[in-house]
Amino acid sequence: MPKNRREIDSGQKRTEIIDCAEKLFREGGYQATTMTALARAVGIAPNAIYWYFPSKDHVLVAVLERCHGAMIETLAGDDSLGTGLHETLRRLLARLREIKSLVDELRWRGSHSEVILEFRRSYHRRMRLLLADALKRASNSQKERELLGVAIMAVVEGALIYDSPKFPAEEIVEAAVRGLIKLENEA
Amino acid sequence: MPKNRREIDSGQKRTEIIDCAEKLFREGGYQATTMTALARAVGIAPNAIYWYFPSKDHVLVAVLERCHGAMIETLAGDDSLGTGLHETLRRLLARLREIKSLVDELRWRGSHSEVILEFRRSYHRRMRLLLADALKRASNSQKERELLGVAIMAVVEGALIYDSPKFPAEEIVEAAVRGLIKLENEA
DNA sequence: CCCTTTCTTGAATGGTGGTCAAGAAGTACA
DNA sequence: TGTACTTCTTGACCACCATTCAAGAAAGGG
Repeated sequence: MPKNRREIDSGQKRTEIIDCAEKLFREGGYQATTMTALARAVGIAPNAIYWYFPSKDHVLVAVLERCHGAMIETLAGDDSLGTGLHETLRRLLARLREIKSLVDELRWRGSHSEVILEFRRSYHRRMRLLLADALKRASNSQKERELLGVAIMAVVEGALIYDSPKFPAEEIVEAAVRGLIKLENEA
Repeated sequence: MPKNRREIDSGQKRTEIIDCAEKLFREGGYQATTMTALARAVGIAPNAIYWYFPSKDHVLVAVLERCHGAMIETLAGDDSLGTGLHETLRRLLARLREIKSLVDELRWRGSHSEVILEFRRSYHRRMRLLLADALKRASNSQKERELLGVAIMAVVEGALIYDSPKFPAEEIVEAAVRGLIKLENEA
């Protein structure tokens, strides 16, 4: 029984599909990118994708997994306590804005597909961990600190929705989070 | 030239379609509700809907227009200065939660359809007006007050995304907005 | 040489939002 | 009363989508 047709070919093509999908998803969005277009970009037949991924949603999850993975790793790499929460959030926003269309899809598609919902949950978990680190000293009770974390994530997500030249997401988050932290410190 | 087949029939059927659409959209979401299903619920042929609405998006806008219209009216009816910003936001959240799936669709679909985008803009405008009322005395400069308004709306939108039994949107908004206001008062 | 596993494909399926031209049903005017 | 014009309604149809299926090609092990 042969291990593989060409040893690494499988993983390589998978990666290639994810590469193309990320590019197309970013440019035109998830919904607007058809499997046919994706296949054409990769250079294979439309149905060939289904050998590598069970569904279009799974392709999206693979793309998001890579994007978010890299993002979280980068953020965690910076010593967030040293640079401060605001700087961390600023970087997070810049990163998220880059993949805004993917974030939109994730948000919306989560209420329709189980795979995506699953990913979103894990994404939230990882983000909470990341924030917990930056908030270690910012609060007293466990419950309060958790609420603070969720609130910050909500602010980030909302700010991205209302992001505009006049009111950039950074300013919105800055204002809201400053208020939140101040409140915590005084309590 | 006859004014109408049966005088009011046209508007009546239009309303009937909106009624059914609202019900179906709420139950199963926008995307999951097919035009065929909507037509069946109303009791007409699928394509008959296209005589009343140019597209499915327009049906959604009609539904949203009514929901949001009623919502904003109710909120504006209460003397928001008397009851206070927090109470207003609390009511706003309760209302929005009811039509959560529609809000989701609005958010996502806005980046795909011009009609929806248009509605979303007008919705934001109206909300800003509503908030401006409640914030009249909360801030000094025009620019600051506007940022405050956008931030509050962002918090509301984000809180709705992260709404859960453990961390209800009300608590998230409460925390974030309290911080925001405090910051403004001190500046 | 065959056999199994790994890929790849052309053709087809069911379902979608949306279109079109023809018909039914009222109303106005002759 | 008849007929023309507008308002609605419909069945048949289209292009497109994600997805499936069965059959074929490529490559290595025996």
